[in-house]
Amino acid sequence: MPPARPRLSDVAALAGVSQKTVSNVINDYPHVTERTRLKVEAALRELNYRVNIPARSLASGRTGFIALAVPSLDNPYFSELAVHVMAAAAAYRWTVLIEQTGGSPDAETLVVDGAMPYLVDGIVLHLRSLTPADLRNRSDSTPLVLIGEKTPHHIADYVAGDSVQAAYDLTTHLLRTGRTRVAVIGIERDTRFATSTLRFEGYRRALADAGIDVRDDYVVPVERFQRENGAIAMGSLLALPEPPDAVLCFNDLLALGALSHLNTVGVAVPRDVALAGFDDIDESAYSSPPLTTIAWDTKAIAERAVALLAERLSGDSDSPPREISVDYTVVQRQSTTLS
Amino acid sequence: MPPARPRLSDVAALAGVSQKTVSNVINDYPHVTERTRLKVEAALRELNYRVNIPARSLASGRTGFIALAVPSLDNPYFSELAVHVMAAAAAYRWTVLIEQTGGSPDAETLVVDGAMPYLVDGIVLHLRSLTPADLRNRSDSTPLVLIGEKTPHHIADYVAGDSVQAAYDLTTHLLRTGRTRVAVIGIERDTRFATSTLRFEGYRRALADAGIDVRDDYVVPVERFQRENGAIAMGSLLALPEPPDAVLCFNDLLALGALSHLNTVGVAVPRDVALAGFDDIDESAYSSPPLTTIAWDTKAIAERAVALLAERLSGDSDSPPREISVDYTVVQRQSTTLS
DNA sequence: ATGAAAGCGCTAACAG
DNA sequence: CTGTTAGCGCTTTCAT
Repeated sequence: MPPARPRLSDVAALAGVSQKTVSNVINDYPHVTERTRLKVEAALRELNYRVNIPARSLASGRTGFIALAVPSLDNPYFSELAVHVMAAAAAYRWTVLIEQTGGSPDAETLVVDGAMPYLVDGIVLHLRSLTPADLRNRSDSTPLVLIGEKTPHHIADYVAGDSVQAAYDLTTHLLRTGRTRVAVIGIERDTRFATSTLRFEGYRRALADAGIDVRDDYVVPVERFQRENGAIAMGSLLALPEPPDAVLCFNDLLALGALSHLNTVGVAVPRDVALAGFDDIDESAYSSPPLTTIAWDTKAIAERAVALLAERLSGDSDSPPREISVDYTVVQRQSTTLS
Repeated sequence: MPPARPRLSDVAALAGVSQKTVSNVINDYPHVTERTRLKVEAALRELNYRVNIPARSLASGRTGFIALAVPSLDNPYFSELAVHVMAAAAAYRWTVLIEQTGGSPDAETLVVDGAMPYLVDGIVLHLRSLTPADLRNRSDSTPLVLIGEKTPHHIADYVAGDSVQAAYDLTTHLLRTGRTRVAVIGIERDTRFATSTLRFEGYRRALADAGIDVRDDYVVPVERFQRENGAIAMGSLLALPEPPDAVLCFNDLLALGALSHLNTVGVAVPRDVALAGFDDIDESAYSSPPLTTIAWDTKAIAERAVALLAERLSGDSDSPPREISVDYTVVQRQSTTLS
């Protein structure tokens, strides 16, 4: 039988003070005598005391947890994002609980309604399928910050980059390198998925500004945003009577899958086909050739999102939703230019 | 002011029963009349009741959380592992808290001593630097399951594959393809790091069995197990008077970095240099060429580890440490064989 | 099969 | 600056 976990009262007894005083010391309450503090700290150390977090949560109404809900943690973009969120949260002494939604409306609804099997002080949600309309009258008042895409009607705080503009820039980059037959991989059938809709819009506009029509056979839908879907989609593009000379993929995993397929069948990148993606995951700098992509300022997204949560938690729950836009850069690598 | 979160007593009042009865329904206590249960469930739904987890934890002594501590979440192997652990934990209705240790002894010590800023029912720790000796007399009795590497003296439950044998098999595979100058990337200066020590041992034995001496200039140390370290190490191997014709990297990220470097400088893989890694991360099937690697049964590791925790939590805290060995396969891809 | 009462370990509000 | 009291919302005995 292991020794029971020491309680505040044990520490208080040992230090010869009241429980409240020990609590004051632990919580850095300013008005404690140096002498008392040292005494208490000695007792704390001697007993190897650790606060009982559930008890503190119950008493204080704060849990010290925030939830980070992303479509899937094994997507490198999201695991890299998670690392940034954890770092940002640490500055506020928050612990991050990672939740996977699969991007499904049902799972995302559970998150915004606070129906997860734990209590959190705030939620950072990378939205995929829920629309602004779905977010009206949510049945929970936990502060919520959306990340992912700029959503049109603002009913919640969000932090995001401009996918339309980024897709426009990236498509324009492809056109400037002399490409004329630019295809796109990553359309989703369900138009609630903002990512593909917005990126397609940027692509469409860039083509329009260059006087080029969107060709239906150059627009390839995918089921998921994974490498294998990119590889399959690339295969169908190559099978076309007139294959594209450039392909814009809606994320890096799709592009990396497409690249793998091109390398396998011996189509030269970028000579025969140029390739670009979104998100600048670590891997994209090490592919052969390295991938041109959109690098969001993911660290900023994480920090601003957590900071927004902190503001809401420190009383500001009534001011209108805040919308924070973050930067991106077009990272030009050898998949589009033989520099 | 949002409506207050309903409490058990609110539900009890609405349903016209006692608090205890509501609690019974929520916790699937068997002896509840059908009629009563339906009444309570209706009230639960009407009020949109959600248990207050900290309160439950305080009263029951169980938190419903387990910690998963890994070196870094942005390493794909660990994020993929995390997904498996979360899935396995869900079967026990546990929520997984992911902790990053950076592989440092200090951080790992905090984990085994339960000094994380939250309370958990159990811990799954992927050990990197702590030795069995460090694990003796830990100051915490939270059930702990180690994963990562088989450790010699067993003082805690663990689930792991056999790195020595895997490295032996992989090196042997390289030798069988006709390679004679096999280098290795991934040695760490600190011998407490079991991964590199064990994998080197397997490499050494395979060479010895083939009558080949380990060449010091073919053993390249790294600071970290990341792509860039692999690329740099590969550069130094190529600069040798007699470069290797095969390189065993101690994880896939190192191998992928090395591959990137080889592709950049125009050394053909596998013709000029064969390359192999460990872990079989998703990415490794899509590199150019795809990477030969060791595929651990990561799903089994996750499931067995969580199951072990469950056993310990259901009373069995005294039986001797359990050691579970999991399978691996040598996945042969084009980085070593032109099939 | 259901209810009443106690208490988990902490913080908050107030008193001194 | 420190102590006292109450109570957070649930589960656990123990009765009935």
